[in-house]
Amino acid sequence: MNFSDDQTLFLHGDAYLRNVGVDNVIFGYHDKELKVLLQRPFVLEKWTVTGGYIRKTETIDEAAAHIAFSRTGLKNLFLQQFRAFGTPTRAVDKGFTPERIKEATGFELPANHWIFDYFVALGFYTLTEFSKVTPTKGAYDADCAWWPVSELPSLLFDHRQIILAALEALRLHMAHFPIGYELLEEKFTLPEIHSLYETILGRSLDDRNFAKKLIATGIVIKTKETRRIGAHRSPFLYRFDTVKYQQGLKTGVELVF
Amino acid sequence: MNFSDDQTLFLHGDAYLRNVGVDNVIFGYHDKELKVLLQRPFVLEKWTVTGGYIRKTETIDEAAAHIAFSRTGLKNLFLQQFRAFGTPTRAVDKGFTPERIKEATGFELPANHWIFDYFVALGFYTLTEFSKVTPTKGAYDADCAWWPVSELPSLLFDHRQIILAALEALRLHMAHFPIGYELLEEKFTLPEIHSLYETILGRSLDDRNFAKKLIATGIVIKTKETRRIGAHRSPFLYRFDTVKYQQGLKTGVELVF
DNA sequence: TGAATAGTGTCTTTAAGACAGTATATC
DNA sequence: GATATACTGTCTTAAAGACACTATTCA
Repeated sequence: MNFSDDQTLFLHGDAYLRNVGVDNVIFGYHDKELKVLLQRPFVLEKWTVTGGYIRKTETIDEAAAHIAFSRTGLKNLFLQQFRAFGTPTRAVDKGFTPERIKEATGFELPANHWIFDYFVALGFYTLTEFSKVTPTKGAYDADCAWWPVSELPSLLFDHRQIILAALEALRLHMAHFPIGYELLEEKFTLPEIHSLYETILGRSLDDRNFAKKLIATGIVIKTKETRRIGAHRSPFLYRFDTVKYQQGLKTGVELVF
Repeated sequence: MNFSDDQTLFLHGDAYLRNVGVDNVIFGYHDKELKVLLQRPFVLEKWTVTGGYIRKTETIDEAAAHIAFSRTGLKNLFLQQFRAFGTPTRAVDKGFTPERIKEATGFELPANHWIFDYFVALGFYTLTEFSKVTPTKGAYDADCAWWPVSELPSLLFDHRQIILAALEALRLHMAHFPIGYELLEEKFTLPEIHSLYETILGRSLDDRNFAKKLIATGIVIKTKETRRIGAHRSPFLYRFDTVKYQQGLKTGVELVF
């Protein structure tokens, strides 16, 4: 958790839960690249996962959605809780001190202010198409940007582990549930969804077996349209069968590769 | 979370994290029965999952282990985090009021005391052999007892959903990792471990295919001893290969039935 | 020798995985 | 017709699942 929220946290501290917050790993996919949205708060001067506090009036899922919205401007994103992180050293190692907050924001906080306590982070991840997103800094952030998961910058405390745990959870998740609705255009080609799976899984998948299994699930429907891709054969466009896709989100769809 | 902890919470409130606690679903197995350890706090007068607060000096896993120890007297139990629960209505529906606490404990707390806030519950589950356990009431509990998962009593707020979610997570977990070390004696028969799997999964498994797959994993070793079971053929005793078992906990062992 | 439980082998079906040749779009 | 990409079918191998008989213990 960081000062990522646009709320005037210092003035309305009572509006938030103490000792617990949300860290939301926002994954963005576009054109064979998987990225993570990171922010760099003034106070901490290191990159962090997007995070924030939980209002007393909202559920933890609403808090995660709220954080995702404040950084991406998008609503109704795919959100998934994966695990909680909590060790007493998180309080020390995250780098908050009254002095640094004073420097960065001008606020004077007592050393025993709850913001310096050990915080339990509820880890969520979010999926989006990153070309749709203009990363938006919070009031206390020096920067907010997409980073390739394969070349992460130096990260605060345990945030690298949080990202890696989120990626592992996502890879496990996509073996049992459909993904792609948030990551592809409404209509997409087989090579496009094939690349999506390869990129997130980080390995190549046999194209014939991939197409065979995907089509067997029935969650994609072939249209009669094609996409022009230059001096090559035009691939057919597919779309998701929304009924089967929603059902797959509930009951599961095996797509183990 | 409830008043389950033996600590004098009211006197040492500053020692604990606010707005976040642990709910630990303690599963007990014995002789083809799967049970859950529940407690009934004086204040709430309904059955609840075992739960407690997190000390500022301990990790969330340590807090869960600590809760399990205080109710079962056992250490080094298998502990698994599965998800967090957090909605503002948890505060209201869990049934804490200053009046009821006064009645039950004699302590007078202001209505705005943090204990009445919305709490995020970190859900864990624990596995143990219930014949080894003497359920131990906390200082604020009227009762603490094993309940069959198939006949749960009336439970506080969302605690039934928490138990069902824990069971679902356990069933998913056992398809990918070995279980049984905490639930069986050091040496056990094939029919015993077979019943264990059937009981937790809640359905019957073909005995021939079960034995075939289990032995193929190499995590069990057949001994030359047998168990006398009366007027029937004596089954052979098996034990876990501790090296392979530990390795299976890390890398996974497919035992999908 | 009858009753109850332990223990194991085979066959069928299905899924996974490896693999290569044809089709189409454009220049 | 050269090139780049789309698209699909078959064969092999492995795993899953259905199924039934023999072995042992003891009353």
